[in-house]
Amino acid sequence: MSSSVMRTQAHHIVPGMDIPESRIIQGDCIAEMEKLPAGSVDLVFADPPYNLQLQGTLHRPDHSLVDAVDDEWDQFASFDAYDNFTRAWLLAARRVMKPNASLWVIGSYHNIFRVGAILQDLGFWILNDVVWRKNNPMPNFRGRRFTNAHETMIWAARSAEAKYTFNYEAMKAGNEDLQLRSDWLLPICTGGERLKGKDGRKVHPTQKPEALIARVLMASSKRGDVVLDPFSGSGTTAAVSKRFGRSCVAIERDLEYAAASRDRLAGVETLPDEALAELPAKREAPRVAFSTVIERGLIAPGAVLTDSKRRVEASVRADGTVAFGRAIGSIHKMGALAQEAEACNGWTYWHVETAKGLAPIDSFRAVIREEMAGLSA
Amino acid sequence: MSSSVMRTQAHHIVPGMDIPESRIIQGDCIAEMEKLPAGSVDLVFADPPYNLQLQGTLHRPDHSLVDAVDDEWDQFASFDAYDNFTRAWLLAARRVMKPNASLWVIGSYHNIFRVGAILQDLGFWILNDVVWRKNNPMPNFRGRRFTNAHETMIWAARSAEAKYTFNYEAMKAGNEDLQLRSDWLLPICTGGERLKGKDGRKVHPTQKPEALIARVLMASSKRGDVVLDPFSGSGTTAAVSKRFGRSCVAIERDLEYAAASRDRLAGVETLPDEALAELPAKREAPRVAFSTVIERGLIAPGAVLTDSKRRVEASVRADGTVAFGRAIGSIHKMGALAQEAEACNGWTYWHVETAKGLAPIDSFRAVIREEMAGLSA
DNA sequence: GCGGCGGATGAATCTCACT
DNA sequence: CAGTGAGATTCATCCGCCG
Repeated sequence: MSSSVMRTQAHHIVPGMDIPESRIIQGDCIAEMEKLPAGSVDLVFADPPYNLQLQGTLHRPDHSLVDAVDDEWDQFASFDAYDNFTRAWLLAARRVMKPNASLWVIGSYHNIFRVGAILQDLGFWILNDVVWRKNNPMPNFRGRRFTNAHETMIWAARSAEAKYTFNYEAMKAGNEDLQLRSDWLLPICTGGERLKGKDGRKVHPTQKPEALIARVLMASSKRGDVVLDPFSGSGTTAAVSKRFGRSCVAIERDLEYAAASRDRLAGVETLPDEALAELPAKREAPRVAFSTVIERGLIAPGAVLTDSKRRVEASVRADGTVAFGRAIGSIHKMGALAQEAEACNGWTYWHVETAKGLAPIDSFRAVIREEMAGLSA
Repeated sequence: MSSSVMRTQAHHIVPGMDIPESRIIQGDCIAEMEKLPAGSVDLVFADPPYNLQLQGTLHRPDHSLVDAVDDEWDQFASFDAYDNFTRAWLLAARRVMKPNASLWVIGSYHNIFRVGAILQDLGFWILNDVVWRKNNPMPNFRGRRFTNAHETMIWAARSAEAKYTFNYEAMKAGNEDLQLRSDWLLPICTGGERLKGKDGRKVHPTQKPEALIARVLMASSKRGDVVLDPFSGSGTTAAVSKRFGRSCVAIERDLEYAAASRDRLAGVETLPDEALAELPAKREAPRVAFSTVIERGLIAPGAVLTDSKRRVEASVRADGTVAFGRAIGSIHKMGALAQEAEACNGWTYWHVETAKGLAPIDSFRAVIREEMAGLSA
């Protein structure tokens, strides 16, 4: 028997033995949860309908149609109807949770505030809100808002008194403390991981990435724990639970989704002990906006920019743009204009006068990069 | 008068003139907002009390202390009291907002879900939830949760129909020519920016960084706009508003905070005009008819138009229409027809051959726009 | 085999002035 | 106030094809 098995705590199930098979239940989540025994679940992960309230169609600038989430299951008559639905499933989930269980819910600004308020009303105790930052979100095609680049997860214990599971040491080890923050950077689910039907089209419109669920399970559950997912969808929670030695009860109303998840689950192997700890955190070179240099006071609005030979001048504006003659635009666009070039790296082209002489504005970016180092994971 | 001034829309205030002095009002925010004229505010930034459960000092709108009985703490009643308080100040703020005004609220998981749900119930229309990621958050000492490394801001229009202000192009130009995302990385307020009392201790426990407010104002307000802050605290919103040529009405209940913010505000200088002039959005640029381009001789009648790949051809007619095969119509309609698309921007779709190669007809429009700008200067 | 290029796509509350 | 039409609008990533 390996040493890692010896480290397993006494109340936990011995690896490879006695962990109940993960299963997909096809049916309405509230009715099915009511059939489960009270106090039988260690962790809940829920990805409920977001109630997006979309109207009309949206096209990309290249005229292609955005394949929106307009499914029947995401339609609610009113906020009130959505609230009633939310209260009902949260109450049903609460009943089957063990006293020390905790619950995760993921959502967007369309629904997450309602979910969070109702959670609190029902006596759940919020432990964190965790932000999933997408490094490849869909852009805002019409330029009317900020790119919706994140979703919010609420992590809550069944009550304020719950002795919930948080694998602090395990999470900290090997990850340089980075993943302990409440903001997580992860890509959306694409490529080979995305379930496709025989027609080659995505099976489910909102399949979550396995890495996201994996981090949730590794942080807030133990091996052999029973995980409940009331809105199983494409079965990601069940698949990740099985891979990481948890036992999942996944409920899904849609016949097609349920069938696809059973196929998916059958293809998943539980990982060997040694592999369970690693959760690679992707790093990237932090991008710095010129407006940040101004916001941080490193260059003042109104400051004069010049090229390295002091041949041309431009002036810095409060919003992070630059004025060159009558033209206004980014440091790059204005640098290109000043040189009558197609393109230009404004960071190295533009300089400011300092006590030590002319300095490229890139030197100020370096200051901010230094501070940002390590935060991108 | 500079061309940038001419581009400023009529309802905007002439730079350097007529921007009402920013002011700090000492008093209860609901009572003071009720004294302000309805529909008089362009933007609201609100940083309401966060965590009432821990502080235990919840006041009703009438200043009475909410009864927090030690041995029989009623959690539900406390949420209810906070909700009533939230509804009251949001309603008062909504009354003083112009129809096209928008509102920002910042909070943490303790209160933001309740605020967001009530916002929606009152008819506000959420535009984004924006995450302020702190690069230097307070660590979680007990190791029982993820480090709370962010706060959440909700940006909402007064109604779904509001034509809110969003300086999309300026924001994009200041951000490496990329759309600004919903997650912002900024340091917390420390060092010289942090207001200190005579005893050297911080004046206010939750002073927000000026960079955060600056980005909010630059993204969602115009010069001369009236900004309202019902929970002014250390006066950051007022200070940043004044610096960036906005007029702030700041309300603060606490005498000491109000006094400190007045001192702070007196030391703030408004930035010079050239740093504040707005980047005109393309949608606000003067309209140019295609027939004008022909009349001015920039493109001759009978000239051949083609797309950027030279796949299709059309011909220019003297009246400003375009012939594509047997069809005749506007540059936009014929561009759509050529692509079999629903719609098309003919200015960027159609090109003509020039000595320097293929040029979009938009470049000829730019010539005329440039002349028009010069004429008004 | 590899690199470049074109096409596809992801939980989306996504226009606005003028008649 | 509803209808109409000009015209403005995308980032990261993956996959497949072609040279």
